[in-house]
Amino acid sequence: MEHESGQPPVRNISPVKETAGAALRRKQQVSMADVAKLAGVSSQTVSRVSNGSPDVIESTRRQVIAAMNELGYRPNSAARALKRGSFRTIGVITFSLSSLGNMRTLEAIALHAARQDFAITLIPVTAPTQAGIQGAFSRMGELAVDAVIAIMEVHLLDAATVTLPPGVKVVVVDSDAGEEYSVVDTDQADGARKAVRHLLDLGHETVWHVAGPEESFASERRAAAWRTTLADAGRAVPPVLRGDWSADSGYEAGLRLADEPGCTAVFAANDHMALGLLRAFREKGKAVPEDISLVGFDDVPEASSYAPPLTTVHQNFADVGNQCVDNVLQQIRTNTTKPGITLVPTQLVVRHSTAPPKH
Amino acid sequence: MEHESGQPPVRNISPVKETAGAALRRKQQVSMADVAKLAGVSSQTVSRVSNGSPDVIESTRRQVIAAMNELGYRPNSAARALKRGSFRTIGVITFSLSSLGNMRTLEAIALHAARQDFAITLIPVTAPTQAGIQGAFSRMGELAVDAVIAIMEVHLLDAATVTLPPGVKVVVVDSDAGEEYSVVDTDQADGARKAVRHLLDLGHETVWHVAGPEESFASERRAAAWRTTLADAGRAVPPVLRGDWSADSGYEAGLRLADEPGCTAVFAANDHMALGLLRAFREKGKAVPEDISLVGFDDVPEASSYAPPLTTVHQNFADVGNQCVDNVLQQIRTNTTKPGITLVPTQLVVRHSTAPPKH
DNA sequence: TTTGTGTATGTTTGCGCAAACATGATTGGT
DNA sequence: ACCAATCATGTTTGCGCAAACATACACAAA
Repeated sequence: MEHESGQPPVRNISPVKETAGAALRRKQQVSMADVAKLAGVSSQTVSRVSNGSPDVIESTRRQVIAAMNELGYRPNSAARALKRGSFRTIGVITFSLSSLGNMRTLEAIALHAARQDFAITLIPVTAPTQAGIQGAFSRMGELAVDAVIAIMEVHLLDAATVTLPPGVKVVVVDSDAGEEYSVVDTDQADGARKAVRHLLDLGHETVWHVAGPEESFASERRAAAWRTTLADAGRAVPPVLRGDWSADSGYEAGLRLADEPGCTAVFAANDHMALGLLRAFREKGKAVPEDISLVGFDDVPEASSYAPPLTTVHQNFADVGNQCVDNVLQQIRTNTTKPGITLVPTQLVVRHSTAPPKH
Repeated sequence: MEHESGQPPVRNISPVKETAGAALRRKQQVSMADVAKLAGVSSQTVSRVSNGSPDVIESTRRQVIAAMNELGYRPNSAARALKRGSFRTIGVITFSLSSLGNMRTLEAIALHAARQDFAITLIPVTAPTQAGIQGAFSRMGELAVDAVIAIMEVHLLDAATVTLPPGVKVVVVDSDAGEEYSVVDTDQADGARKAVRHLLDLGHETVWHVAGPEESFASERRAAAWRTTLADAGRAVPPVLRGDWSADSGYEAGLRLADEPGCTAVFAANDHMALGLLRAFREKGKAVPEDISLVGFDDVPEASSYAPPLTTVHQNFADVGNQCVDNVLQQIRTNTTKPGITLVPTQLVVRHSTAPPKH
């Protein structure tokens, strides 16, 4: 857009600014009344059109819609919410978005909620403390969300201390609070079982495990399933190594594992740690899968490009998110709570990091 | 729900609806009036306490707070927003959360906004079309957010077609709309320049480039900077290979590059593609960095565990997010728009994927 | 004492919307 | 032709909060 000199550049930016100035307070400057006046009807009729009431004759409806378009009318959701008591909003409380799984889940939640015309309000919990979570829930209460989905890996959701406004529904991802809340989660145990069985079926005598942090339910469930799968097969259960999900922690575990003489198969609790293990094995001169087989968990998009491409357990984060939304929406609709756990299945994806043991 | 006879049938049609409706409506059951009654003051005084007005005597304040606690009072943000015209909410429009950078940026935005007591409303754009973005902005208008941050890599933000309610401020991440909007972005050009200069300084004759998709501004900026850096140094500019950010696309590019005789140095537009390149080179028997040096972009946490650990350009997503929030909040406070581009610097992180050429 | 000044609190009002109720117009049946 | 039933539309009201204004009371200065 060219400008001759003499035009104050600010005009360029927003000639609307004066109006906008006054509009800061009531940014929604066009109200139903304005539309009503222009259309020559009552504001209630505008409301009816706005809500798709069938009791409006076609000609009137068209007039109103024309007036709406002309004025650029947008219903004010604050007023709407005040009147109806519902924001059509789901609050999502999450601790650390940086984990891939949480992000994916969040994305699915946002997408699925949008499909049902619900918005997402995001409240991050800075510190995984009771106080932090408490505060988040408290904020949610103020925000008058209709429901809350908590995405947390930590044990911190203590029912006794969480007080939501009555009528607000909760779904929790990854927790063992199934007795009191709706819980949706990946079927961690089955995924871990598949990973271990795969290695056992390949002929490995036993399987070592690099677990995630103890505070994580996901980690604990995977570790427990690994243990019982080995036990059920009558195999020895080696000591657990523990990482913090990061590739670096996997690397450290790998350094130790590489020196473990009998170790021919490892199940890492996630792909990133598996990547670290791969690096450690490489540096220690252990070939994967020839010397050591390795299975990860998550199936990150890059797993197929690892060296070698990683056999791993695929998690369906999109499904988890969708289930959360469906669950919470159903609770809203029926005004019931629905404790219980919904498990989303996993798939074992076999690539090139696993093979039968050499000897 | 059972009904004895005698109930008019209309009650029957939606017994659930009534309860659900009622519950939603009174979800925020405790109002200022209730607190006021219990505390023996007027509701206005409750409002004053609630907003921290200094004009309330200490004893009164304590009474009111006691009453609030007893009743579990939470201010109703719908009413508050209706009255004040502000939700203390920032809308974030994002296309595809699955990219690491977007996620990180979003996380920083959410965290930083929370610090200033703003909530985040998330609207995902399903399809990167004008209509999709239009719809998202339109929804934002209805949601009466105070400002919007658009996180998009695509050229789709066409000023002409985006109409926000006046008074709503916009900040855009990764776009060239700096003339009309506030734009905050990583300093892509400088980052790319650093990557190329690093390789040139190592003694490489020229640097090949695996770019991201054409629709991405980030990709185009990195490619342009790569080109001019080479040109400025008087080097030949090899043809660009193009991927789609994924490791798989990097792999394909790597397969071709490995057969390119004079290719001793490659700059990949992101780390995931670099990972794919690494795999391709490995399969083709090209050693990194002995035969080919490789630099990525992003510095994903796993980059240090790649084989070999990847030299890459670190992006400061947290800073980008923080700048976005600061920017938008300032616009809200001063009620001005503030076109212009804010660039967040990058850092070159040298690991083991680069070395002087063998010649 | 009176008057003034400030300070703590109460009262009124309206934000924009939609439920509830009221009205007026149009039908159809007899 | 009349009344009733239906339908389209208008009017009133209040959601919960906080700005604006009103009041009442305390204390200082005259």
